[in-house]
Amino acid sequence: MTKKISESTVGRLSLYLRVLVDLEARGVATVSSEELARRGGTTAAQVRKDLSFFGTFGKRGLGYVVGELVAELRSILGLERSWRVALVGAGRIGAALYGYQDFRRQGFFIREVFDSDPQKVGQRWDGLEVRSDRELEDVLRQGGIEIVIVAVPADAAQRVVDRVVQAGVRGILNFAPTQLRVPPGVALKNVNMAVEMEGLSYALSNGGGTRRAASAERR
Amino acid sequence: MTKKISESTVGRLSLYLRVLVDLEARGVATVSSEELARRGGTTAAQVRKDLSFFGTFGKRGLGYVVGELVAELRSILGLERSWRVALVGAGRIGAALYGYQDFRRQGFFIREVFDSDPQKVGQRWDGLEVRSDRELEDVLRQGGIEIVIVAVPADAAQRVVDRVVQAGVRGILNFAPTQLRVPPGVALKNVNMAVEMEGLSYALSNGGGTRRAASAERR
DNA sequence: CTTGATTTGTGAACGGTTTCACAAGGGGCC
DNA sequence: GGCCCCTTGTGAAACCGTTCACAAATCAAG
Repeated sequence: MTKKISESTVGRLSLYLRVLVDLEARGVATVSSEELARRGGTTAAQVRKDLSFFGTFGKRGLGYVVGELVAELRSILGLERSWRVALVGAGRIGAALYGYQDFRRQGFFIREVFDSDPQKVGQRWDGLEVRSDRELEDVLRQGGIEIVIVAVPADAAQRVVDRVVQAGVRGILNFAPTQLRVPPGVALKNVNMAVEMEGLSYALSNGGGTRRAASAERR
Repeated sequence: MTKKISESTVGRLSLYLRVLVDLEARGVATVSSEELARRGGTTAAQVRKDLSFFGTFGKRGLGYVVGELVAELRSILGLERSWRVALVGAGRIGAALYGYQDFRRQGFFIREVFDSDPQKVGQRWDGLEVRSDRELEDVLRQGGIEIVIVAVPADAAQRVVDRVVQAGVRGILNFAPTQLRVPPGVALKNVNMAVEMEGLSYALSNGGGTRRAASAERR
């Protein structure tokens, strides 16, 4: 079953899912790979290939039944259940993520928030108390936290990750602009806004106006 | 000069730059591709190949002179100058980005903030007035804005992008969880936290514990 | 039931990126 | 100055992801 699916394929599945949920809400019954590709920013062949890794969900001559495919993708991505998430770092980025509705909507619930700043510890965020990072390991374990979002400064990030991994967490979403090391078996994703911004700077400085489209996407 | 450099290469250059700046601050004089790779989360061969696209910056037998390479990378990435940036969407994410020091540090200055909510329009953020989105095109043009950060809800994002492109902006960093269309010649980068999160969900649900490391990286 | 119009699923071709491996160059020491 | 060690720069090979192209399947209409 585990054939070795590329990260880009998985990323696109998320994108397709978003499009499909939207279509579903608008009462659309079926989509072709063509249409799904257009809305998802890719090609029809790519859509079909991506899906083909997981099964055969379409109906030839018709396309995909929206509701069915939504269910399939949810299942593939592990979104049928909810996930227990903790946020480490209660700064501006942490606060923004805490309020980010899209996480909740897909079943990611932030159950704990940590910070090392005594000023922040004890604050209440929608009734959830910001805890001291000293309690980190204990609370992660007791709370059965499965995913941790790291939103601390770059120079503190590796320490946080080490402790979090130590506490048994195996999924980490990192917002600190630094490259982290995790042991095998731990999934790590980086969101590095500075890198993206510099990619824009590069595109505008170089190829910017010349020749082909410098239009990039995804990340 | 414009050979067609892959986005992954450019992304890694940003990462190298970060590592190098850090080394520089610590007074390190030279680095080998080996060391740079380790800290940047890649391989020595990759580092050398990436750099080789742009010139030959190393000294055989020695490595790279940190200060020199920093300067080269800054130049390649277009970071020797500063960039005029506007933020559209003054919600939680917008606020977090506005305060994000790393942007400023690399020369990205947020000069304008827009929102469509009358409650927000007129607010002052560090002395900068939040403007109505009705003024969008005019202010972007008059302010010579080169890059726009889109931090509005998904269903408003495409409209914002269309207007912003219309106003001559050619670099867009999108935080809305939706796939946007831009004409050729406009650089677009997406930061989609929900997609990353779902990637974690996938990794944990499937390969999670079995077999090889499910440890992913970069984005 | 047959025909025609669609649209999927997929092996094969292609293209691009990463890894490998090694010759070439540079620094430092004796 | 000569020798040795180290590390780069880079063609070639390996690998991986994307695109192509078409046979197979389904639906609708007559």
